[in-house]
Amino acid sequence: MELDILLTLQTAGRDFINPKRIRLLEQIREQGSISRGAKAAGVSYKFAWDAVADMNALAGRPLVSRETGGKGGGGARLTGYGERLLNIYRLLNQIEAMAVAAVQDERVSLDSLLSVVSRMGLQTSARNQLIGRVEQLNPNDISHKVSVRLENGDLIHADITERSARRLKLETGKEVLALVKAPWVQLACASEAPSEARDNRLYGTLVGIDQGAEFDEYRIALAGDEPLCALVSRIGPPATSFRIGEPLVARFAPDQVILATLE
Amino acid sequence: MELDILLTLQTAGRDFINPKRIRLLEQIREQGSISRGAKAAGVSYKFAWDAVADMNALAGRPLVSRETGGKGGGGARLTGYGERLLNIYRLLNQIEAMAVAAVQDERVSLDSLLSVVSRMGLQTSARNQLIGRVEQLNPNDISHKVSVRLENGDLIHADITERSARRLKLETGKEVLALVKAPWVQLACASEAPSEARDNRLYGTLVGIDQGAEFDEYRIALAGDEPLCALVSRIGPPATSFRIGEPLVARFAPDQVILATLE
DNA sequence: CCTGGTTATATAAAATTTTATATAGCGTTT
DNA sequence: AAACGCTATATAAAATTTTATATAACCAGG
Repeated sequence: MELDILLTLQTAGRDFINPKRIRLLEQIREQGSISRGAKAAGVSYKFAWDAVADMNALAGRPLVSRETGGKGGGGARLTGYGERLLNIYRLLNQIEAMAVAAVQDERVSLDSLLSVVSRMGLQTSARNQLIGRVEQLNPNDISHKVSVRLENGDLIHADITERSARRLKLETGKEVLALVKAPWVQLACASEAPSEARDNRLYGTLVGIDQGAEFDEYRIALAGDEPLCALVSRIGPPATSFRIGEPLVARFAPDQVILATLE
Repeated sequence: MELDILLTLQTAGRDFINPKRIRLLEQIREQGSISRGAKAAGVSYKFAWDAVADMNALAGRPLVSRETGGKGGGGARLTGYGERLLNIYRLLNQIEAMAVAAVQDERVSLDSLLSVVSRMGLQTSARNQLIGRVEQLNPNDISHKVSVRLENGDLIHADITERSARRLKLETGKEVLALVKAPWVQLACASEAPSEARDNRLYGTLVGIDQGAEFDEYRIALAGDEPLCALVSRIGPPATSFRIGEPLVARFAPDQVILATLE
């Protein structure tokens, strides 16, 4: 379904800005007067004049400066503040359009605002974005260790500075997004003994390989079909070859995890 | 100014969902019938019935399932799809509220959608977020080298995989956000000779020091007052002491830069 | 088979929003 | 001093939205 977004901003229960007023403001800017702007926007002069007076009053400072008399009888122009509001409105609409697109994606969890925002079009070069909740905080070490319980039940650890933990207002139960760059993810057979006890270890099965010029991309399905992506360099000694369907363990260091959270 | 956000979704020029209809849907869920829901929402029964029929028709599948007759005369309940739409609407409103808050921040550039989105409440443990435009792409190396021109004129480089560059649809002129973790930024006197030619080198002046238990936070003002933050461990050999106002150079490795972009 | 409270539907009335129209005042230009 | 084309303001008319009211149909349960 094609959805158009109409955004209205109210203050004290009265419309401050709505689509119709925005169209009017645009036409006033274009035409240089309220009367011509009203005609161009397809509304009556009274409607236009009332709208302008109302907006100016609600904002406390004018969006439209008006002059009576003079050459051409006077006229009206947008103030810098009026121009700024048009910009803001345009931006808010674009953001809402991204949000609507994100929300129509069946994969996003509607229970999680973070899930929507993280898929709202902000792509990072960090390939893996895992959503979970803070399960434990260890403020004792030099690097603050954060345990994050993913939605599929897996547990991962992130090392961040104590200062960052404070800044993100991390606390048990808070929802976080863990960013892990694909080149930092290493793969091994699931049966292999742990070599680095400190590493995160996520078990899954190989579901796809994409061969590139310099890197091979391995797509792994974790528990609950949570996707994970690893990039393995083809330069240097040839990697162990894995087969589709094979159970694997994906490893990455806690200090390479970036956490993101809302507010 | 306190702004309330009213969101309306239209399709084919007709209202699909608007605040009044949302209030109605909520009350129908609460009350178990259209007539009681209408009363609770403060609208007439005809208005409510028309709205429900209209929404069901526009969506192509029912938001509200209705039954006539039976014990209690029948009733109406939200379908799963109806519940989902309520969730979506709630989320969209929250996102828009974040956007409105971000946009009221005088610091954000209204010319840049990316600037707004990046400040829309998504905090990362990567302390430095620098906005700029791609100036050059070097697709030849193993690691794709991306040159980013910041708004203040500075130039930085990021090493990312060729695959990521494709995924982000990087091209000259595209706006990007560079994430750099504060612990990865190293400081030196501005006069000091470059030790690692590959590193990014940004010149600025020290404007503040925040002493912590394990890390000292140095705040640097780059050209155009662009802020940069470096964390220096207090463990190990004591760092050179810098003075407020002193010109410094901040260095960080290109492969530690994460790029983010929209779409 | 009757009752109750609902859905379903239609029509008229009321309320609200928007337009149409008219007129006064303004200040530069001719 | 007159003309011009606008702002500023008011009032009535028109259009649209919403409510009020009425009535038929529905169907499990007493």
